[in-house]
Amino acid sequence: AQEMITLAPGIEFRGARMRFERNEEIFGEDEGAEYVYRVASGAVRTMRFTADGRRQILGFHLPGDIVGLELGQVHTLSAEAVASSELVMVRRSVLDKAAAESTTIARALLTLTAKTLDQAREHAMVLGRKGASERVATFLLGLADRMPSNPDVDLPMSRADIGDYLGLTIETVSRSFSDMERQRAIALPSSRHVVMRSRMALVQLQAA
Amino acid sequence: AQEMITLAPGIEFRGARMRFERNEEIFGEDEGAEYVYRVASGAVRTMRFTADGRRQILGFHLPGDIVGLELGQVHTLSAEAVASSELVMVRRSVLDKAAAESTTIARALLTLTAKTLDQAREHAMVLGRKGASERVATFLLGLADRMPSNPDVDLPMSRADIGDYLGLTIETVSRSFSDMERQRAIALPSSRHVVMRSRMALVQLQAA
DNA sequence: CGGGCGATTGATTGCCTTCAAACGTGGTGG
DNA sequence: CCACCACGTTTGAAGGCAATCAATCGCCCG
Repeated sequence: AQEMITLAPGIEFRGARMRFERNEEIFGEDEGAEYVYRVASGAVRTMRFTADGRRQILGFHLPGDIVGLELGQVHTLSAEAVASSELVMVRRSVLDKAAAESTTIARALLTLTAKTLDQAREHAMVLGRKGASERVATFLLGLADRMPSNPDVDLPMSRADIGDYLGLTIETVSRSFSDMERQRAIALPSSRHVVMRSRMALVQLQAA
Repeated sequence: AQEMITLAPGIEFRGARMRFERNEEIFGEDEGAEYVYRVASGAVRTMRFTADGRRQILGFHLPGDIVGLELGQVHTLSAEAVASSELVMVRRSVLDKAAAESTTIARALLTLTAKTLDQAREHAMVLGRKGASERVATFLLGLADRMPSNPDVDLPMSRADIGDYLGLTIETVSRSFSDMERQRAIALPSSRHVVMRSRMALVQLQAA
């Protein structure tokens, strides 16, 4: 099925829709970067590994987000489906050609990259300077802002994913959630369903 | 004095040379991003702060590096001179105009931003998944690769700077240095002067 | 020579990890 | 349809690594 992939308001490309199952690899580090993807449904994680196999998740990507945009010929990170997801893919060559011919499109690519850079810096900030519950609170607030269903947040990812994103263990993430529930900042009807009870409390936790 | 600022091989702009003393602010977060800078001599740190004042250094910038390149109208981080430094500054407007008229220049800006993004991701990896001595070893190796004087490295920055870059305290950084010296991976003739005795040992430390 | 700041080293604390066990839930096969 | 199994999550107990607190050292500058 042909679908549209939106790079920026008004800038669209035709692409093929493709389905990826839970934990299926979308592309790997050092693979050729032949396609660029847009998340249509589900959620995607991007990540890198240390030499000895430890995983660092660099970002979660929700519907509307662009994944796999690279400058070089190979991917500098890998991507997997967090849950069953549908992605729309466009050939790199198509994008490159369009960018070479249109200043507007080139500009959109730059804007996208710069936005991603800003996120990566904020992530570094969290990893370098915040304690466990601060990290989790920041994570929840960030996710909620990108979700339509605020203040109800459905987590597409496991505690392990969250841990690998925040530089924490599963257990510490779980404990932080429990603490936040005890403090009435959130409610946890189920482990994947968070209700933001007091955004203020979370904002406070985030900074503390 | 008029000087050249090189964005990429063959892409140069004329700019004014300016001197900044140790710890002097070059620009601040949320300030208007009127200029882009190239480090001519010395060293620069870029950083962000948490709401309660904790500092995270996002990068160190050595001669040849570009600092303060932004897409929006304001800086998203602040920059200070680590040591007395000379910077060449070019007006944003000049760069923007050139980029709008030349695909090559626009492409160079994108390349630069993408390279910075890659570094930020690697940084996140270090902060999220590595222990103290691994972080310090990674830092040293990274710095040495960017220094001309390999295997002798002159650190322009204090232990506090290194700590705020690596998400560690001064004491932990100091202890890591001492450990590495005890293991004969480095020598420390003075606190700011590191001699890489065994690059292999450092590479091992970095991954362990 | 004295002062001050940065670095080192030591002792102790505390937070997060690790190890371990139990719980819950969703999915599958009987 | 229900029982069971597997996996993800939660919770508890113990250990370890880096932070904190504190004192000394060394060096650059005045």
